[in-house]
Amino acid sequence: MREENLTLRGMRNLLPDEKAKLNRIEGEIRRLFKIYGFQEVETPTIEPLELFELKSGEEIRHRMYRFTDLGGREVVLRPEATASIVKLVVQEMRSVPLPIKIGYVLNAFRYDEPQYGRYREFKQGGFEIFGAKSPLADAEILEISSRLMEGLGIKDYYIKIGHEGVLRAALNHFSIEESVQDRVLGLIDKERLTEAFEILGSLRKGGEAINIIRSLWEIKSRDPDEAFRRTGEVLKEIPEAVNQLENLREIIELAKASKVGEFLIDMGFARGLDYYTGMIFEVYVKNLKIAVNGGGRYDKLAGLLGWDVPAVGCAPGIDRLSLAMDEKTVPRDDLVCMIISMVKEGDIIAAKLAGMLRLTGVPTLVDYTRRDVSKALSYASKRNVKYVALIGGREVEANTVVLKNMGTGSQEELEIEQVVEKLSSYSLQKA
RNA sequence: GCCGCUGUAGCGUAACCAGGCAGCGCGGUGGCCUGUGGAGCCACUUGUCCGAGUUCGAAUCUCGGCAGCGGCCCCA
Repeated sequence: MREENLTLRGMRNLLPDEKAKLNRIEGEIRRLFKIYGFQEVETPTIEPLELFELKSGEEIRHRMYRFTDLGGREVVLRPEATASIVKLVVQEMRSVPLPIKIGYVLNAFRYDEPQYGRYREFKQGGFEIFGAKSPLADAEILEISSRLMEGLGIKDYYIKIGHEGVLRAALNHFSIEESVQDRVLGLIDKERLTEAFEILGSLRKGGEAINIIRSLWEIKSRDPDEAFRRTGEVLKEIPEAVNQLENLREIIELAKASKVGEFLIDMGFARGLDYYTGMIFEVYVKNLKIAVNGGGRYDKLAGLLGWDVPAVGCAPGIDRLSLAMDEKTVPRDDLVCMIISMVKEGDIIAAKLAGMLRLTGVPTLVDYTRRDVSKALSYASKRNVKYVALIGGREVEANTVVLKNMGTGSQEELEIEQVVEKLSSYSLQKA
């Protein structure tokens, strides 16, 4: 019988090199949790359908892995993490002092067509701040996003940033109701302006709205001052929109103060998730056309779940960061010692030495095969082992081992305590 | 959902355009060589994604399916 492809479309087996690279990225994310005071949590992979029907956005909603479980419940594999995290905070953390800073590293699932940087199961990290309205919190999320890129050695990135509040304030000004706003912003996000304008055109004050939105959409600039000046011009008749714009200006000013990298201000930028209310952004790597991180402010989402608390956050895509990293692989953890027992009588010494080395924290392999010494050495060499301990008839007699340095080829005969002493400097420190 | 490219042993590849014995590398197994030749040598191992068509003859050309990769759309 021949096995067919037993891996599902869009799913991946992660081999040692790729997995090591992903671990490196997760490690960097967790390091930032500590530095910025985020506490890591985990939520269920499977969630009730309602949780994501609230405010996920049409695009994501119809790409969910969705099924009825054996108890008759309508469930989904989480298509993203934010809704779950908000639920966790709302349901379990009401007595924790604000602001609450939550971090996570989770997988998520979307039934998209697989392509470059897109898989049906993917991993994202996340940083979410609850209970802070200040632009300082928005700026901190940008700062973290920037530090993450630098921490991974990715220099050529920029942050595309816009403000959902500005767009919504403008639409509110023309009394356009929220569900229509969601649809229109969704279309603008997809650059389908004509369709968005058709919808607006059919409304009472639609014509004026179209002019404003079109003007905003045209403002895309790497120079924040220029972008804000032009936007201020466009919005001067709409005080609430001017307030929202001021919020974005402050956020960028604060972010600049903490050395956040290059911005691309895009006033026509909207995101596919309906829950955003303020600043929104995506991080791009030049010459890689896909976003590696995205986020923004969502002050109303928690309220829908029963606790009206403002929030801002971001979700870096771990698989995509891996694609963006210059280093193709990260160095493997080197093994320090391999013990080769050439005769049965040597096995007891091998077991004893291996036990002592491992208790000391020295990464150690035992050769189980009793193959030719030369073949065992070949294996040790390919596995990047630093030292080989050989035990043959003579060593059994003398109660010693021969320790060979694989780098230099030199070797010496030692008692096992001396081997442990010599290799103890390679001990992995306890976590 | 639509479009393009690709599919050869466990893995990586050659032969495909221009139809004619499917070859190589790595790996695995067994063996030879006094216990370090990090080797070498010998033997074995295993394959044209699935299905139809054209042809004396198909890995090769045609059609369909499936899958992988990538593009559109959207996102992480």
